[in-house]
Amino acid sequence: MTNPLLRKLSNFVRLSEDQQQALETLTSRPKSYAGQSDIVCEGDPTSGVYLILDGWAYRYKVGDDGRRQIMSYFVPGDICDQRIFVLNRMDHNIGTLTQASIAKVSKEAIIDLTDRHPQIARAFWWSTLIDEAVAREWLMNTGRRNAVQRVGHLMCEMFVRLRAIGLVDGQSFQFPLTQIQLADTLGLSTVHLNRSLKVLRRRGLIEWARGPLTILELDKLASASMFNSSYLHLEGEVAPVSGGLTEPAARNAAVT
Amino acid sequence: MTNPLLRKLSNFVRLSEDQQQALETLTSRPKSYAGQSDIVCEGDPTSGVYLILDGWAYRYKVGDDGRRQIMSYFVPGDICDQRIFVLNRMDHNIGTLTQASIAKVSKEAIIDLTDRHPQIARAFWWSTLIDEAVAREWLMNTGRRNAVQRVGHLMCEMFVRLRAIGLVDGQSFQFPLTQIQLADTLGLSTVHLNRSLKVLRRRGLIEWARGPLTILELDKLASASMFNSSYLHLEGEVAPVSGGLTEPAARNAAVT
DNA sequence: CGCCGTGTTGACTATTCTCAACCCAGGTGG
DNA sequence: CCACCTGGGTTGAGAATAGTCAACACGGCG
Repeated sequence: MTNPLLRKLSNFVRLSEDQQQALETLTSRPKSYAGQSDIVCEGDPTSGVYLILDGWAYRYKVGDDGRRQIMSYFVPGDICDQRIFVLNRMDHNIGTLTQASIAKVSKEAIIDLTDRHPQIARAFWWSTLIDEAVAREWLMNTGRRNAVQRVGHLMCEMFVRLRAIGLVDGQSFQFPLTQIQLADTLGLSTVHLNRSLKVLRRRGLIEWARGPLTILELDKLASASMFNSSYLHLEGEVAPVSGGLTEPAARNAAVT
Repeated sequence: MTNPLLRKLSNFVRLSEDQQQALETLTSRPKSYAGQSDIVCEGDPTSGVYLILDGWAYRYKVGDDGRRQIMSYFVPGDICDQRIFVLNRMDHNIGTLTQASIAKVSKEAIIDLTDRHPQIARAFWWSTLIDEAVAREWLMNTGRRNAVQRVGHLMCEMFVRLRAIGLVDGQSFQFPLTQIQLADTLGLSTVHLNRSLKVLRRRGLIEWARGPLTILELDKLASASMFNSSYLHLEGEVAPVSGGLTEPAARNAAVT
């Protein structure tokens, strides 16, 4: 299974050949985007759902005072904007961080597909719920953790998410963010973010200088940042639709 | 239409008699809960979705260090825990703030209903998307606004949400929170929250002393807090499933 | 070569937190 | 009926955290 979308949705439901086929055709015509470019902007009419097949993208919003808040990162397999169904116009921006391959699917195609396949509808729904869980964890992050913990927490999250889709090489992965973007994600000033990075480096927890991020001590970084991967629901913790409840796998265990 | 759930979902889709009937039966056996009590706790096996028919409830999480983050408030019409489909066990707590009337619906009933009625499935999906939008706005709140703005923003949000379900009387509504709970919502200490309330009172923007909250100057409070109600999608801004796009109503206008 | 965006550092300021004291209202037990 | 207790709410003082402003380093690129 090389298709990132299939891979992701298969975490939640077992898809029939038929359904897999239907999803394959959705992603059959990806478009390539340059890095650091906007895909859709606030105020644009909503026109489709974006499926990330390769590269990183992100969602952000600019406040009345010009301050920016980055609200999520998208990596291969992520569904980029399901909110099309609610909004007439975008209330936020979506841009790429790296060169990216993205398939666009029309509203009508989604509605048609989900009407015919309740399983797929439920898989999309699940995917939305996980996005929501991530958003809530980020809320916990900015609300209840200090600067160093926030940075560490985000790094652990991306490590686990990327590992689940095979993009972690040993202890390292591509982390294509500027410090400015990181600061806008975590609700920090760039200066303070820079100092927090310095702390993590000095403690020997990470190595990072614009490019690959190496997490030298994942366990230590995770516990120092109060990171627990369970909210990502990536480790076979999915509730079966029918049948007995299975014991969740190691809910409070270390991330490795 | 007196059923709060029907009222809410009707914001998103036009429901047939048949579908309305199906939803009515879901909420036919509400249970009454005392105020300030926990409905479900972290670690409990997930067993059903909760539909709030009357009263306030809230979702919160307690971090490893004992600090609490309140992640959402539920008012009549809200669907309390859709995450049942993802988790085997709760990763957060849900409790009541006031005496509340809540209907519990089993996982199987939801699956059956959504399999038979794609319209209802989509309405539930919409509802989770709005919850997500609210979570993201709260992220913006804790990440990019100062203490006074955070307080004002939450008050504006609850004003608009409660007005949409007819629970605002003039400029006042019940706001059954302690300062401790407010602080845990906004990522502030109780002391600093208290001082921020004092600022809002002194500026003549609100009146509140444990009970009804009166927003004396909604426009001023909203603009000072950078509040824009569009993320709540309550004002006829819903995108039609088919047909031409309608102009969104006054996206950046004042909240009144 | 010079410009520009990013990263780094220092010095100072502002915001927010912590600790501690005290007030007040409601409830309980004598 | 009153003394006491308890859980909010309020205030002050000092400490910790984070932000702002400003300078400079460095590399890519026209």
